[in-house]
Amino acid sequence: MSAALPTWHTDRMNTVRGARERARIEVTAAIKDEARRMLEAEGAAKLSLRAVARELGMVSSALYRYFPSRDELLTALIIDAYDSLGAAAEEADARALAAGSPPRARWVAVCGAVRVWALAHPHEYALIYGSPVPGYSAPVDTVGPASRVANTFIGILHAAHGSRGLALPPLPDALRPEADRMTADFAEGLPPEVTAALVVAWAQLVGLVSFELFGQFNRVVEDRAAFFSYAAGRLAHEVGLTAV
Amino acid sequence: MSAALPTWHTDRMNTVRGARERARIEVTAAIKDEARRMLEAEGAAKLSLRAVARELGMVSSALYRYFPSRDELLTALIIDAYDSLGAAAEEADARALAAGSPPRARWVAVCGAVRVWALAHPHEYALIYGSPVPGYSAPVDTVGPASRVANTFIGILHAAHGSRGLALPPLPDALRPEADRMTADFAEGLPPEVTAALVVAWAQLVGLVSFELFGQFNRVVEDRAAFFSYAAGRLAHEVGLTAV
DNA sequence: GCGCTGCGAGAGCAGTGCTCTCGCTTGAGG
DNA sequence: CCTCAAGCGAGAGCACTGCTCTCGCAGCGC
Repeated sequence: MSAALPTWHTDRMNTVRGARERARIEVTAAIKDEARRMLEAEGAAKLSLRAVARELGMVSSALYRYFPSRDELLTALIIDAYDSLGAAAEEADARALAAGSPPRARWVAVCGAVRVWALAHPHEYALIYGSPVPGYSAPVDTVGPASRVANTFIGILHAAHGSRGLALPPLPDALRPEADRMTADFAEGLPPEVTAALVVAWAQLVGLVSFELFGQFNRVVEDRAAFFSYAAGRLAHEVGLTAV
Repeated sequence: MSAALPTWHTDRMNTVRGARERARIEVTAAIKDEARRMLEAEGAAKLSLRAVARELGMVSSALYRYFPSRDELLTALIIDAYDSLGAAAEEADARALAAGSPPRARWVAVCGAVRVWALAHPHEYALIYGSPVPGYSAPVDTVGPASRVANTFIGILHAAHGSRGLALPPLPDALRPEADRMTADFAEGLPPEVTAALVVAWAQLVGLVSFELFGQFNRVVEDRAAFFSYAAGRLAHEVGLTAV
């Protein structure tokens, strides 16, 4: 997925050298595609290597030439899911930006995009924000794609901070050093109270989406769209994006 | 678990009639206890009926006399987990109340209790607030225990509302009917804007705890306790519990 | 005391992740 | 051009799972 499309007649670096390697990346992609189809149909628990192999007309052991274990396959799907969600968030922000929306509207738009993506891909969402299914796998490879949504929010807050500032109450003393460190680590240039509020809001947003998706709102919230857009507005307020 | 402890020499209703039924509830409890042990040790994915039976010295098929399927066993564990979490929340609130804490401090105490319980029982927490592991099971039986925490929060807000009122911005028109319905359904007497804010806050709280528990804060938040207490304070503010 | 009912044991089925070995094919180096 | 190692798919097999069915044994109500 992240590999470049085959560009013939380029220099020898980064290009597919032989038919063999080309077949390998094609089969790898086919396995991932079939696995994703089954994931979306039945959920991660019912995703079976043997079923994937069967559907692809190969025997199960052959599949281990491409993914050393079921968990590795799931990890690949997790990374793709992070990327897909991140792309959806970035596109929503780009559309809002192109429409001339102020930061607060961009924030709400991205929140809505996260929710819409989650509703459209419930099992992939569950894979990345539900309970970690494999034994706590996927530490380093996922961190890049995983932060795309957060980075989108950071960009919005940066723009808002530059244009007219963000009004937030001061941090409690106990959180000052932590907020300063977080700011230096991944939100350079933002006021530390904004950084802290952003991390809180990001976790809270996922909580809202998870509740809706995992059935916790059954018999509680009926008009989920209205409820979510209200919640997204309050979230915006919480990170300092005051109404219009 | 919800059955009464054996009270001998009572009237015939609600008491264990013969040694047979007594053995049945004992074995049922033993199965649940062993299953919970394995759940806490390895997680729901690795909980195996055969392993439970093996540990109990019985053969796997015998276990089906007590639980018709693995999912039913998990459902029983889910209900117990809801109850355990609910009890922890209620106890924390009772302690704060006994110490004369104002509503805001009670709110923060209950939030902290939820987090502490989750950190102490990560797999049980994942079972109830992670991705739904069985095929969307457990609809009606769980609703009672599941609402204990929420009811604790409602009680706190009720007290605050009675004593000095809760200041919240007005609801958007789109959410008025929904908020009125929610209030009538499970938060009678609360202002509708408080009800709506409460549901939002409850989902957000779970989002915060889930992020910490499921590793989403790795490489992001270091001082989790300080961060959470800051977030709980903001949550309190969001439901109208102003500082002190 | 008879007979019904609940219970545990055992065998068995279909399925799983994963390993290992065996040939075939491919493609690079001599 | 030919050889030979490496990559690959097929097949068998292991240990395990959830679940079903049958068969006897035991307890209990009549």
